[in-house]
Amino acid sequence: MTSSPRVTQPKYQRIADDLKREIDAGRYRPGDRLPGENDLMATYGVARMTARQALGVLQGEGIAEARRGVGVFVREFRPIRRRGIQRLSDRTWGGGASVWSADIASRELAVDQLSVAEREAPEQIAAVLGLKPGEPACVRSRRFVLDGKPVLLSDSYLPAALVAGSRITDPDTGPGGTYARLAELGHKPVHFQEQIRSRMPAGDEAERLALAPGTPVFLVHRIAFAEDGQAVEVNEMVLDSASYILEYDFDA
Amino acid sequence: MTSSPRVTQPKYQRIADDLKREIDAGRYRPGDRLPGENDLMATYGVARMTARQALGVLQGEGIAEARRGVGVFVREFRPIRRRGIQRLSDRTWGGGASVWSADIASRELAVDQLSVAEREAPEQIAAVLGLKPGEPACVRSRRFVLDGKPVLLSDSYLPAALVAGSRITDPDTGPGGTYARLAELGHKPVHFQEQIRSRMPAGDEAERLALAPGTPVFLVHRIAFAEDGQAVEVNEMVLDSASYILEYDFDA
DNA sequence: GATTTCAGCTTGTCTAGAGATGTTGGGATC
DNA sequence: GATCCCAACATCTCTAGACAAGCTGAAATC
Repeated sequence: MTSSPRVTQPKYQRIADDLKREIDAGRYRPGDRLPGENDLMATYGVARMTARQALGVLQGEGIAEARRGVGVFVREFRPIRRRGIQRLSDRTWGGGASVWSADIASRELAVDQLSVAEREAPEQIAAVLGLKPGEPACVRSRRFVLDGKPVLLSDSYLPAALVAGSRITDPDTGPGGTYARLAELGHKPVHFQEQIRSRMPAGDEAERLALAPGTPVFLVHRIAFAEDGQAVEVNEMVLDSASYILEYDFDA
Repeated sequence: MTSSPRVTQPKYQRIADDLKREIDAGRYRPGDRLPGENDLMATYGVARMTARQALGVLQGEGIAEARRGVGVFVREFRPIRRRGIQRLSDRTWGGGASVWSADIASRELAVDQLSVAEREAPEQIAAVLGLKPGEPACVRSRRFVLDGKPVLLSDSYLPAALVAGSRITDPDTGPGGTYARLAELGHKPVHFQEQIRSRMPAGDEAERLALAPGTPVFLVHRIAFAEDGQAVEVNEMVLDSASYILEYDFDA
């Protein structure tokens, strides 16, 4: 979840991005024919399978559709919701949230804003973490982006005494993320999480997600407990639900 | 939309179906590792890209996820809704509804039950079509399947006098479907359509879709008008909304 | 014992072909 | 004029490689 973006983009991704950009710019309109496999092979000097893969990205996202023997066309109607963010589970906590995408290539949430500080936690959170009055918490605030669009704000509170000197406070928490570091410290976490459908309140968070106040969002409250029952982390998240949905919300 | 199923299935599709079957049967459980590219190459005697394509089908449907350098695994949580049925539009009416799928290979709705008869239409429908009392309508009842699962019932009413002798009454309406035949008869249609979220009423239709009464469904009422304003077709559809969603419902 | 290195495995990207299959439109035929 | 045939072109399937990049665990080193 803290992996840095790939330095070099695959060719097929670059071609797909080019096409998407041109569609967004109105160069190709719904119903228009897109450059086909042969066109892309000639234009970009790539093999057929690579051109195909580029067009496959657009088809997987519902932006384009191919008609055999005819060509590839911009779709008239396309799905608004294209991706789900996989529920945090026991098996995935090592890597945090992972993104399910219709693309063949899997993508990950990337952190694009990070701040780490020690300060007092809000009263309720301090109580959950068993902090004495005035005892500081380590607060990690992160913003996650998917395809350049901010989708998730996360504030993580940990007892400062617990994580002193740990890599947890580094910008890159290392393989396995926060929970793996906690496990190394002898606090292998099991978390409890609840989601609430809500609407974006006005304020700083609305701006950071570039969402108008009132936009539907998910609020996620997560508490991680160590095996001895001690709460070791409180994580509060705000998630844009217009573009992205927590996967298990599909059942609702 | 009336295209017959492929006689020979592509290798990658057969491999993907095999894997899906084994997952459904519990042979591979969520979190389990699936046979990788190399395994499938050896087992089925196919090239790497073919094995990859098979695994890509499962990934595109959200059933499996690949972890680079590790393997391919059955996902813990998967989306319930995997596909959308594209809204019938001016551009697509020639081919009827087409299915958008995350798969690279596009699939189509197939008709698996068909009946054509001349009989009196229900009063409301007869009124819309401008039928005199006792004047018969040509009624085409169809059931559509996607991946073997019935998803859509469609009853189409056309003035019998209008379509007498036309290929419209053939089981296979030919290229372009019903609307192309109407166009040939000089009634190029423009349709109006509304969707209603509802619940499956008990009765024959529930059985034909293998849905328990009360299951959420979409009811679609569609009226096709010729350019002179005369209604030429009334189409009533019931659509399983649990597995499949009309695409423009995404906006809701 | 703790750390580092690395071989071996995995999936990801890409090539340069080949043939199959579906669509379209024009020309030859009736 | 209407129908049939076919060449051209498009996507679809598949092959047999190659190298890149990420992960894991064991061996070597500190």
